[in-house]
Amino acid sequence: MEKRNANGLTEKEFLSQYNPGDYKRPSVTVDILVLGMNEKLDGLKVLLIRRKDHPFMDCWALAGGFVEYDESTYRAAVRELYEETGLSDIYLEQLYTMSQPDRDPRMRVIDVAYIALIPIVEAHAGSDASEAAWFDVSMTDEEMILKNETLGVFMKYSLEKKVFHNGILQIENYVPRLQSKEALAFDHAEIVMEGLLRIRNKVEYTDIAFNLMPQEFTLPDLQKVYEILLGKTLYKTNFRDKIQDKVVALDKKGVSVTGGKKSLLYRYKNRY
Amino acid sequence: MEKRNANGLTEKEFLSQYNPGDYKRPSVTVDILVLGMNEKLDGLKVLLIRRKDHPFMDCWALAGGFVEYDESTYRAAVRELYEETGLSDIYLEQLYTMSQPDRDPRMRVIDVAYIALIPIVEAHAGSDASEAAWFDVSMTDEEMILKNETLGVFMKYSLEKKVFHNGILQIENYVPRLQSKEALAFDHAEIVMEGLLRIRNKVEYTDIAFNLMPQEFTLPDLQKVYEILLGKTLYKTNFRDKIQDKVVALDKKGVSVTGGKKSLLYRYKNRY
DNA sequence: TGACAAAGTAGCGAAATGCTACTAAAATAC
DNA sequence: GTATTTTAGTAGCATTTCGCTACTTTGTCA
Repeated sequence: MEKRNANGLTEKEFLSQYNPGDYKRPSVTVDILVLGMNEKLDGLKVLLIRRKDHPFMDCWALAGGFVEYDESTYRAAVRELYEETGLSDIYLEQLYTMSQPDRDPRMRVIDVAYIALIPIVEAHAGSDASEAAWFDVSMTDEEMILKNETLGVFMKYSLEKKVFHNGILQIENYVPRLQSKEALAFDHAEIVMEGLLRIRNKVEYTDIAFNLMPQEFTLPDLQKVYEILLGKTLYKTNFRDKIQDKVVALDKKGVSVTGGKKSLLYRYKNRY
Repeated sequence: MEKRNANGLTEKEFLSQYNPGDYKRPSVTVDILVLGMNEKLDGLKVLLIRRKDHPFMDCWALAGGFVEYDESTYRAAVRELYEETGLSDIYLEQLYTMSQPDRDPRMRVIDVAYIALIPIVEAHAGSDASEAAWFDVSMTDEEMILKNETLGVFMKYSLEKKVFHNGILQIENYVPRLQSKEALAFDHAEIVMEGLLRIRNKVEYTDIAFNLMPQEFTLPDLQKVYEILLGKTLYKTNFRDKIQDKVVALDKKGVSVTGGKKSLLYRYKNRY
């Protein structure tokens, strides 16, 4: 009583005869936007890899690579992240799939972008590899800047507001437009921009920010991280009220950096 | 003064010699989750297409198809939506990329899922094609149900809460598990679930809900749509206060359906 | 020990939200 | 016609959240 299709085939027969065809298929890659707080907790950093070959030779790019035929894009992202930066067991979430046909001059490539967050304490992992480096990244409504003062690299994009029509609504979108001599490879500036918008948005309704904190942290430090991600200052009292059911106090205190009372250490409740 | 790579090639030389290789590439498809409100404005509907061949023959599936070699996935989604349902010029946004290697028994397929919203007034477009039909869809914390009483089709998934570790955080995710005899094709139940979560979330901080409304609408109707998307009742006064700067009143009134005062018609401010 | 710096708490006005109750206008019943 | 029912729309107040200032506490440094 098996179902037969219009050609009279059962599913088993259909699958055994199925020919995928030899038309041209896109290649599939993953890229990972790795973000962490800087040492002073007053800004975000992004991990970039220097390209050693054409195209975009010598340009800085996100970590990434090709997806194997039998692995999910998530698995590929985990693998590439480890291979290129040594990082593992960090927060990783799918961000956006880039598919402009001309995004890679070599061939048609579909790129699934991921976003990774890394705790402050590990913020220097992977940075000793000569081809990887951490860049300060900041974004306002008008521009996005990536820089590494040690390397003397400065990249600047203005964010052009574009109003387009998607269905019946006017949608405002931002498109990064290069303003500096140096540039990110491919469409990676768009990915960085989208990633920063995503994380800024998710801070408001998830606990994603804790992925940027070490195991034990102080509330003033946590507040700084929230302030950077949200792009505005918060009030101590209100912040502590809102956060208190997400954290548990430890009975130790942190260190005083520039003199002043030592703050209590906390850890995230839903850490595993 | 052109840059040369390790093999002494300029970019132009490199690209002209570049061989993409003949290793196996995944196929790339798009699927579109088309959502609209039902007539009574007390629930969402999803547009499904009946599959006419293996695999998942006779199962209901999202609209979708293969991405051409030289089109973006967005373009492919627009094209497939029009080809399969006749719908065009509606809200369309990228949702998630599905990439489990075994998601299609025929071959490796990477699927970029999109979500489309359609105004009430057009809610029956495409439904006359015999292989397409609108299904009532509802989702609670525990289950997701899709049904079409005219066709006598009933699909039910329990939403199993899964706690997994992504980096340092415990993340709670829901996975749909089939409870009924009939089922959606492929991993489309996951896409529907993700889409409903996405839209529920976006209602809170965007004007996405207006894509589900006709040009002219009443505030009580708009409130019903918000209530369905958010899954909770709202207070008239507060709702009107919050919405009033997004809409402009027209000087006509709508029709009274079951007796009672006629309500004023409005339209969305940022409509084009 | 005193000056300074940061941690942490108290408290209050303003704004947003939860909630009840009313009046106004339309359809329906008689 | 008038009464009844139904929905639209407004008033108003209690509760909670948020914006903001000021204070006390505890540490470092000179």
